[in-house]
Amino acid sequence: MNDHTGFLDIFPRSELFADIEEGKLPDVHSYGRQCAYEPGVALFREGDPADKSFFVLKGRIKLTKLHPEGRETIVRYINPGEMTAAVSVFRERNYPVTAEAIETSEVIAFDRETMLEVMRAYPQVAINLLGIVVERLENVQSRYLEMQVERVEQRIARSLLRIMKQSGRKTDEGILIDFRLSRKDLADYTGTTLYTVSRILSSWEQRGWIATGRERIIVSDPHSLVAFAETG
Amino acid sequence: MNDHTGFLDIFPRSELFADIEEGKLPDVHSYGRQCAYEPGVALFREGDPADKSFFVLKGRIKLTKLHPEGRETIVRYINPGEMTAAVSVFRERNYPVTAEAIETSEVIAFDRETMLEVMRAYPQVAINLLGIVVERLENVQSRYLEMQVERVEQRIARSLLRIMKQSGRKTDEGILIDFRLSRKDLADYTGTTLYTVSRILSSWEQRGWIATGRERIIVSDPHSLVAFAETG
DNA sequence: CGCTCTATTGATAAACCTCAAATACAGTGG
DNA sequence: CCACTGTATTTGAGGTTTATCAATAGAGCG
Repeated sequence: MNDHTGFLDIFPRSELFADIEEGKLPDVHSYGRQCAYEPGVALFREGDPADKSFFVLKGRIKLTKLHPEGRETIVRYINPGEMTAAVSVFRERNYPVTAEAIETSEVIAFDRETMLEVMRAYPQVAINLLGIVVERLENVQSRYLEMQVERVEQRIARSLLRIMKQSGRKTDEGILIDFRLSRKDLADYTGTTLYTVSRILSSWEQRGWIATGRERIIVSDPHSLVAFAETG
Repeated sequence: MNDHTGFLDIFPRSELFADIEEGKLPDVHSYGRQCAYEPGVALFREGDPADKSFFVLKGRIKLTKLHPEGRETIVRYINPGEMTAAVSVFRERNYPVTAEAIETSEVIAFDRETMLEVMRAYPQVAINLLGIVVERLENVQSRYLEMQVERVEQRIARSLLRIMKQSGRKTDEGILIDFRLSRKDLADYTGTTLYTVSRILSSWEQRGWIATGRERIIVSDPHSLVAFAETG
């Protein structure tokens, strides 16, 4: 097994190197610099000049966007095997979001030149990356649309299901959201307040759809939740 | 003047062929098939299999997204020199939006294979396209954030300014939105109702910030509107 | 145990939507 | 040029959703 396939082992879920012949894979790992981040530490902040992009090896990263008036929105969670800021790097720009570790995380950082070099040498990497970005665009567009036409309760249901799919882990009590997720976090993610989230989660808990704890949610009856999200 | 520079002349605002040496430009024009669309005619509909992407030569295209419950949301307007569905084509997917001409429009259609072929041969095209998609992603993310933290009046102000920048034309009365834009359109764009939009536009008209007519808006005092959008 | 951070819950108010009805406007055909 | 028709817009009244404020309870941690 050579360096290249080793790289693929590290990023099993990465679509970035799909459709490239084994022998022709770029040796990206040797270019990158591995770093570790503790919870609460920012990889980069909104507005910083974008000079690096990151592969998440371990842990979990939270992307947030700040509004001038102070409120923040959670844009997305980045899981192991996924990449963030891969694109801000191409345009000499600033990061449009803040990336913060919410668990002890290990990432590999790539600089602008490396990314461009790899993409010019391996157009398929650029094409794959395009696919990833498009998917994210569609994701945000869906959330945007939901925000317009759906009531808060439905939006929370949908968001919880989305997070569950992305970061859930099966247990015997149901599907556990596998990281600290407070009422405030969920509120920032769905564009509401922690009070409303609390009320709604309580009502779901009474109905037996979920089980909650401090910064912890288990979806015990995903089916009902899906049904609710679809029909209102 | 050869075909390539001619192509660039037609698409002055397109970034797709930036950073490529003159002599090495792909002869994309010869691949594409030119078509004309009358107002109200759809280039493609949400859910149709995505098999073509489009360059807008002339006219204006409206992208809308349908919600299961029947309401429709305007996602974006596409101007001459811009491209749409460039991305849906990469993934064998369905169009996520409906594209409809709102003026008599001329476009060039490219199929999936052509796009991929061009991008493999000219990685810079893929990189440029990536930039365009990222810009759109950031745009949607900003609107998503606005939607969460801002009140309707502020959102309408911001959206009107955005549309103004994208499609405004200077007149002696102010900056005219250069196409039919109804209260309903603006409501769908900002996620509110036509009644609310009507009330708000009326109040702005009284303050002298704008002048309105049937499906027509002129921003006579952009400065005040910007100030309002920023501060609330 | 005391401290801090998170969550719950009730009361109140604001923002916004919905419905209804009237009015203004643009285009059409006489 | 004018009346007609269909659509767009305005405006009011009333209701719903959800935010805001305030006070309390619970969880984790040293």
